[in-house]
Amino acid sequence: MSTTMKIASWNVNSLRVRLPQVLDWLQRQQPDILALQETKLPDDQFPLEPLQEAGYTALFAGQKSYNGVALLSRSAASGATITDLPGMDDPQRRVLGAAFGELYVLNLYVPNGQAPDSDKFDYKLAWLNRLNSFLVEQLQHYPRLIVLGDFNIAPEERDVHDPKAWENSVLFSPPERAAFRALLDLGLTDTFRLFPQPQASYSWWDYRMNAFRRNIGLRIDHILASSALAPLCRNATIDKAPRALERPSDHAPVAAEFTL
DNA sequence: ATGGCGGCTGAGAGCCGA
Repeated sequence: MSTTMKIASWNVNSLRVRLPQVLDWLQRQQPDILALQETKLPDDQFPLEPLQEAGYTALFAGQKSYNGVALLSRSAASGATITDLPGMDDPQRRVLGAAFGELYVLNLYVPNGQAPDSDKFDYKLAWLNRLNSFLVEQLQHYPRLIVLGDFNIAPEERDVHDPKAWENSVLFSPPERAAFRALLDLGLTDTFRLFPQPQASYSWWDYRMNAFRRNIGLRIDHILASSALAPLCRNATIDKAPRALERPSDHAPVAAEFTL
């Protein structure tokens, strides 16, 4: 007997501001798991009750003002929760992993990197290197692994509205793209590219310059599946609708369905 | 496209994101 699991990711850019949109999206889309990034809330302010009333439980690793990740799920995680990359003593809350039965879900808010000549860029690459080492181990323990979230990397030219203009910019620079490819080389698959997709599909649009209306965007939010899971993926989508709402996040939710 | 938006804090204007 097989079951379908719908797994989604959304950088909400403040869960305090976006909670009504998240509740509405959960009701409409009925994901089994929704990974959130940039909740920007300390844990004692996490809105657990309204999410529970909507039929979801939650794990969360937050901090004041910046970063913060959460995993909303219909069924509670079965354990093995982590909130840091091993060996990384980092106060920034960017990682939340948990097992859901045979499935392991790792929710990431990868550092932005600011600019290729900045210290933050070095931190981003070091972070991705740590992540890579961790995933080598994690794939051995959990063959059914999902790695999803805001990667802050557009992997390919077709993921960027104007690749020439962006070629050496943060989010699309060669070292970042190489770090992303190195994750795929571990045996992970970008589920979005398993299926035919509309031209110029993006998951983020700048708030400025009417970027969304003009579809000036980047695809930087991803759902990666291990080699055991990728063949079970049935579809992968970006839902642009919430980006068109009043007071939107600058990111759209992304989702993938698996038949397990 | 990069000043141009929108979140945060703390009560101003500045930092940060992507």
